Amino acid sequence: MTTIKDIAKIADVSTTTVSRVINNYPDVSDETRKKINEIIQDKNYRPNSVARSLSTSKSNSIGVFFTDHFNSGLHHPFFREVIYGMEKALGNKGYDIVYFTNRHWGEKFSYIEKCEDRNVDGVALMGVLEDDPNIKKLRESNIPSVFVDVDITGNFSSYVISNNIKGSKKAIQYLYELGHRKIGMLMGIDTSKTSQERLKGYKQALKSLNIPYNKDWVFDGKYSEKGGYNATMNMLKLKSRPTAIFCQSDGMAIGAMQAIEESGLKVPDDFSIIGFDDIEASRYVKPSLTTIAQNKEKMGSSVSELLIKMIEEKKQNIDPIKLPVKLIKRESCCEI
Amino acid sequence: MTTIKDIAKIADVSTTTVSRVINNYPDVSDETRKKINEIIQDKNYRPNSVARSLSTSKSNSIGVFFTDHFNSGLHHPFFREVIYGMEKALGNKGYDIVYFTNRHWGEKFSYIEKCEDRNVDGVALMGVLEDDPNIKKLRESNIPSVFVDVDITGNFSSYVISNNIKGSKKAIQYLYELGHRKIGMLMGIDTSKTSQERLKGYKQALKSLNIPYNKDWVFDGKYSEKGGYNATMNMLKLKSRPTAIFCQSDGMAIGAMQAIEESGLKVPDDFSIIGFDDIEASRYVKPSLTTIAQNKEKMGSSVSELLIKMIEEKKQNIDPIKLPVKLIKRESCCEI
DNA sequence: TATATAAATGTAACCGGTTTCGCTATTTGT
DNA sequence: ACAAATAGCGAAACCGGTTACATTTATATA
Repeated sequence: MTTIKDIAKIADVSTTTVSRVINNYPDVSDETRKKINEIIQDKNYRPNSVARSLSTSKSNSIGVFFTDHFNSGLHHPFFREVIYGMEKALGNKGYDIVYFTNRHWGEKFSYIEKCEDRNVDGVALMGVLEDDPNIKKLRESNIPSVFVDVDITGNFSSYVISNNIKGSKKAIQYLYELGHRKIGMLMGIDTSKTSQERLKGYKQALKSLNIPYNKDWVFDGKYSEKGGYNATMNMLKLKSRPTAIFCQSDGMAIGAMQAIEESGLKVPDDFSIIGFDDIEASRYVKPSLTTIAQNKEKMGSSVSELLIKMIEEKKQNIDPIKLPVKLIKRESCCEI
Repeated sequence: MTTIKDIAKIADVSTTTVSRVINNYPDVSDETRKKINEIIQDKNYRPNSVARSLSTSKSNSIGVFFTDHFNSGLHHPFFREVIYGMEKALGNKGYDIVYFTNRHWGEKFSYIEKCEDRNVDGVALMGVLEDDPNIKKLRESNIPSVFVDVDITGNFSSYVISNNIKGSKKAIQYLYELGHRKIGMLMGIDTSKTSQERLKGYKQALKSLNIPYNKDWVFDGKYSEKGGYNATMNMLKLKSRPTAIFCQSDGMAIGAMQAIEESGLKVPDDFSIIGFDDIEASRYVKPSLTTIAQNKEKMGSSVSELLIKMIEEKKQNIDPIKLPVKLIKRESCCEI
């Protein structure tokens, strides 16, 4: 492996000068610069990033924490796509992604410790719950961090979120336009920010449409397919049932549809179902799922954008990004 | 940040001794060891892994290359699940995953260079084509590498693959048992190992069942949903058509089902469709897809297993792992 | 008791870069 | 023509660990 010393020796200069050339610093004559660059080319030299990282405390890598609180039963289709967006955006900037594997931080390792260990320049967090005590230290630290789907801010902390309130409103509005007046909802995890916002949007929409809020029609679905299934089974036992169900996630919506079908009823004829997220599977289910789409890839690139701003421009306080959502009409809703 | 020097100073010993304690080396008195450990605890000291990596050339991280030749239209559901399996297995061993972001290696960066850059201890490669010239250097190098779905071996190189031949045979056998004698196939990418093996299994199965091989019924589907759709549309134009189609991937199978449905025909009544992989979506399509399941999570853990053996036991030549596949009967095939 | 042996610890080089600071030689200004 | 400024470069410290080798101290052996 060629090192900076080898290059220096061949060029008959000091490592300092080589370093200057590598990093495009001034104070090197054009002649010397050219010579060194040629040798670098010739020897196919690339600076060792570990050594570099040690002396600069920069690593050109972004950590990803990916906590699986929302055990959806699926393979985290949502976050996977967000990460895909990050990959694309970060790749262009020369950052790689360090995927922290341990699923049980908090006990032995805190977020901060993991970050320091790997020397990541910043970190993206998905699926964290706001009340995670571990988060506190992180947001107080100077490690650039961007949260997905939770509005946590702080020192070098910001977030990317979809407009959940508006998303709920669009869903309800759409169902309303189809003639529905009895609209139930499947909650995700009620301690999560997204769930709360979606609930808020749901309530606001009902209000502005002059529909009374009926808490008997709001069920807990835990953001999982199974949870959606169970919740819907319970809903079906009600004497007075809604005609449409707004599910706070596609996973739950899929579970809901299964429950309905198993009960001998039909979607959308007997129940209109609308989801949230637009995960891959929602295109494939039958009937295909009408849903409020989050722009997941864009979320990923936004995360990258915020992180890079904090890192490269050393900005402590960066405005979060709220992304618009979009109603995708498919087959699971119909007029009443 | 506390360093080893801080600890050494407090304990009034040299950094060497502290290092010995950290790494559980002998030659330290119980007394000293205890004292140092207490200080480490107290100060919550953890060795900086970058520094460590620089001096040991070990990083406790595994690189992942994930080339997107098979642009399936989906978000690589297959490899994502394999990676998930890796995560779980590697997490237990203290390794993190470095996800190489740049999608265009080979031009500016070779696999080897990327690995050296990040000092990864080993690397997993998915979706590579055998004839990728870049691979050659990697397999000649001493970087432990494990390929998924391609039988590439070499110095510190091995692979994990599903039993594709048997998979095809199971598929054909099953269709045969259902009464099918006219069985077409959608190829993936014919230069890929998996495709070739699945083709081989297909031919062998036909032979042993005394069914002549008809190359007019073998179409190119490029491993993508779109490709499967197009191929099937072409197949439907044939005067003499098969009654069942074995698709070398679920993505193509889904495309095939769409084509059939759009043509006013029905699955499985008019055509039995069987896929390969068992991706998430195959459970959700209607009719749900009968398929040959690969144990993706197990593939991931097998990859980890091989890598760790090469890394920690310094074994150059490790037998590859061939995993069994399983027929999953769902709704897309029926008796004829 | 002197000596060989083993146990416990330290010194200093090293991994491969970056960076501060200082030195020399050349320009520039007046 | 001389002081001041600047361009170009290098020596050496540093980042935070590991490790080969040397050294001191304790224990065993003759």
